[in-house]
Amino acid sequence: MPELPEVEYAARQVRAAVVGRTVRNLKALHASQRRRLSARDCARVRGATIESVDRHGKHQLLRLSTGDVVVVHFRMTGDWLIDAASAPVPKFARVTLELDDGARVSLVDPRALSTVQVISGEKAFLPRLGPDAADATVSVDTFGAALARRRVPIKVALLDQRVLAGVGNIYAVEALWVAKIDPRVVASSLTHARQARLLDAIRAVLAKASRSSGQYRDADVGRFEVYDREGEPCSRCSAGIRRITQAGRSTYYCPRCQRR
DNA sequence: CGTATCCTGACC
DNA sequence: GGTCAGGATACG
Repeated sequence: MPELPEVEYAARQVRAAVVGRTVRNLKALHASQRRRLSARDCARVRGATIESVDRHGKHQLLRLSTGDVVVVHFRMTGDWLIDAASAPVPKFARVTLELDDGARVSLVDPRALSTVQVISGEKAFLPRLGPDAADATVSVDTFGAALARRRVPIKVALLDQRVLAGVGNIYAVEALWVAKIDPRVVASSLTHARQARLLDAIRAVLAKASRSSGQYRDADVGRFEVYDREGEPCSRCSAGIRRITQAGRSTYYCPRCQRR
């Protein structure tokens, strides 16, 4: 489950492989991909040069010489696999990008929920995203103002990409633990002090994750404080970690030291 | 505002 | 063989 640090790592990986290269071929191999990435879109990017790769939240943006942008989102299980176009198509490859140097970048995704689309400029979706969660210039006031408008539990608000783009389930849960805030608290009710503590906590958990390899592994789950630790003792106060469902997603928290 | 939907491997 | 997870979005 790639979160922002993993997407940052993936963006660096693909950047090294594609920048300055020309697209020989873009293919959607899976029916679910073809809904957003038509044969026409694929034909349109053929021959274009990839000028840069940016990331905003968990979106990766491949900017082309034509002004078009290939926008990629890994969702749950997407990842890049880079090899030679002459090699067999990798298992679970959903979209492939072949380059003029013979390299092939495959979007591998067992669950096929990833999305790839070609847009002519980013305006089509960027207004829907808040500032990037890793953007250190976001002020407490900006963050707080976004929360003040939401009458949903703070955990649910953190998952809303219009608040901060790139905060996923794991780090939302971890940040609330670090900030000692009960995930069920209504977002708009947070005091300024708690908003500041939470923003710091989000930055801390993302920075910590970025310092590790940046590649998600199952073993990493064991390093989280509360995520996937239902029933285990809180490392701060030893109370049993609880799991609840909020907006259809698992929330883990310490019922003793995360306060309302 | 909440909920169904996509998709398929993993797990019971 | 049925159920579930889960980010984002569409819908009620």
